Amino acid sequence: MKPVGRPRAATIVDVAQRASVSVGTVSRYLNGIVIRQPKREAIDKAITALRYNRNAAAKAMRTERTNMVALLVPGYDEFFAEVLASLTRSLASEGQVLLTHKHEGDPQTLAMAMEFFQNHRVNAVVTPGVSEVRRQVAALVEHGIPVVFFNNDVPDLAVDRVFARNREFARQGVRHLIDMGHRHIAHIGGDMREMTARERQAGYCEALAEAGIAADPRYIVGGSWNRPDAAIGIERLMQLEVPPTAIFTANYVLAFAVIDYFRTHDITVGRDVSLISFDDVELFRQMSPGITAIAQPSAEMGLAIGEVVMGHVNGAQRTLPRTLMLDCTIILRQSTRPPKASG
Amino acid sequence: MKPVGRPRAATIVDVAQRASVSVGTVSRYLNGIVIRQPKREAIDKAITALRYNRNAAAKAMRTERTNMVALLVPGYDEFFAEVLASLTRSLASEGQVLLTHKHEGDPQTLAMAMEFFQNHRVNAVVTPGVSEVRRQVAALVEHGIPVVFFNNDVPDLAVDRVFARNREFARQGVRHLIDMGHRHIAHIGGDMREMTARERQAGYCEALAEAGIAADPRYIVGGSWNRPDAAIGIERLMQLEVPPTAIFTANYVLAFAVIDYFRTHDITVGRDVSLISFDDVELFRQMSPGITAIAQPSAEMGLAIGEVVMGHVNGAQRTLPRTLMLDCTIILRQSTRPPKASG
DNA sequence: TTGAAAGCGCTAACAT
DNA sequence: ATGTTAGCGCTTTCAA
Repeated sequence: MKPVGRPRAATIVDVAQRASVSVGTVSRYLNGIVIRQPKREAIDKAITALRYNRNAAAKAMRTERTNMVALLVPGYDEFFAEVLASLTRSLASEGQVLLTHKHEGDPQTLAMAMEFFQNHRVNAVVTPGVSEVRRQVAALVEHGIPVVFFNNDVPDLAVDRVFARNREFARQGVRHLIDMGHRHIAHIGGDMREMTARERQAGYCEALAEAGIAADPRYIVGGSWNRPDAAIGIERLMQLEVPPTAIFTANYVLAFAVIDYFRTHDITVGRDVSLISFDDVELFRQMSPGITAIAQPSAEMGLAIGEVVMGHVNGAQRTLPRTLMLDCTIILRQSTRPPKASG
Repeated sequence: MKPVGRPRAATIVDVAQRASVSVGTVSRYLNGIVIRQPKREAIDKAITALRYNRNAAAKAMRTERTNMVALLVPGYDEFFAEVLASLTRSLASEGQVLLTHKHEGDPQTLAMAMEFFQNHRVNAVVTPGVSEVRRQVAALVEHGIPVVFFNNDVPDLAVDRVFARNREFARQGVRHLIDMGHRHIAHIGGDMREMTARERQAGYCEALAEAGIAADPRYIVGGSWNRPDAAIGIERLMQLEVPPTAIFTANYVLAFAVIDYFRTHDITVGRDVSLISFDDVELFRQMSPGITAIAQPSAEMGLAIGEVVMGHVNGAQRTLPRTLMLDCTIILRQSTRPPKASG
């Protein structure tokens, strides 16, 4: 007795036989090449009758191209989720499917995913540039798979790049505080191994310099994207002889550490101490007072990445790496106000 | 002059030639079958020299199996992100890569992704059961691709299921309010087309019934997962002659509508009106008072899904569909307290 | 243990 | 417009 099991999936040959045409004709039909009416219909019928389902692996093997784009992210925070959303849409309209892989910063998982995507010959790999991926990215580039960095950079790689103007808008944000009369402005920075953290801090310094305010090293704390570190930072800031009247945090997580500290120390954001943060998240809108934020152009970023990717997919030519810089938006809320006393 | 362009990627044949062995031997090496020392080393060298990168499409075509698992989600809210994280880890340890696709509830995108994954012969498709996917899921099952529903169900499909005990823990949550002395307990429900919404409401009703409290239909509002609808609901509730002293919301979005209403109407959560919500999110922890929540077992859910999937991948036998029910955890915070006056 | 060779399902010449 | 056919890169018999 022969084992029955799952019947083998119908192939293009089965369809051709059933429709009494050649496999070539079926293939053409599948690829949208015009087929005369009678055969067209016969093929159509055969496909539904056999529940034919085209084998992507076979197609990919022949054509040497897939319609997959890979996205690697450490996690799904609000910013990544938004970029992801607009990128998904943008690619879908071009017939590309975005495959997302979350690696949680684990080099092991990351390496595995990278190899996987390389093996699968995806059309492009999109990822924040972090040093952990350096080697694999180089391998991808060497194999001719375009890579797009966004949000964060690792220099000296032949990849496309899409970033927010971190420095410029950090500068503008701090300038806003200065314009309100603040002179004692502190910065809680992120992980200085990352470009975003460095650029945002640089913007802070530039703004102070422009206004002729001497940068006080004690006013710069932090150095990681972790909340506990920021908590230590804000504590230290507020215990200075002259505590700052305004604070600029390099991202939303750090801002929460500040908010938390203020809540437990009966300090009212905005009234007592001003706060502006990079990133704009739902919570900043929810809170009262609302938190003034430097919103990243997440949707535009997704769109821009999509365009860069499609440029590679369509373009026969190997173009030079491009770098796109996008503008942020400063959203004024009630957490930034003129300082209470003095000037 | 021949166009140079990107050199064709090295294949197994190239490796075999370079190592002076047969392709079969290289293939065996690649698949971890023991090769005698001299050849083993030669192959190893050839691979690195040629930067050989195995072609996944060709492999998949021959073996008729991939090491991909697909996850379809409407979006990356905290709950999905957590499930996703633990599922990714669980699968990675088994050599499977999780491919995530976000469809934002758009049936078009969803259908496209489903077809894509079917074409690519993924080992399994994991998705919340929603009616929009009915047809495609049926197609997958018919083609022998295992499907795992989680979080939400669509009945009458031969798929595996992993859910939280929504009804049971909704009941316990409401019971907690009753035990504190509340008698006027309202429910803001979700989209009743979804099982989660129905079950959570059923749990609410059961708890009242158990305590001999007559269910007042005016105390049940909502009917969608959208915040604006919930805002209308809470408004209506609080304008009743006898407004509720406690509220149970079917998820965190609805809870925020309540919190917002309270804030703008000078009602203090916990002191004036109690609040318990399904789902536990970062914000509930952040707020003061903290919001009492019924936390879903997101990590366990990811693990459980992983096991179910691997059962299919490894198991030669076609097993009967399984349904796993997981326990939630009720996390008491300051938003639930005994009612102010009366009993 | 290894080599030789037959395909997996599909596309893209090349004919007609 | 359609049929015929040669592979794409790989795994896996079958022999040796």
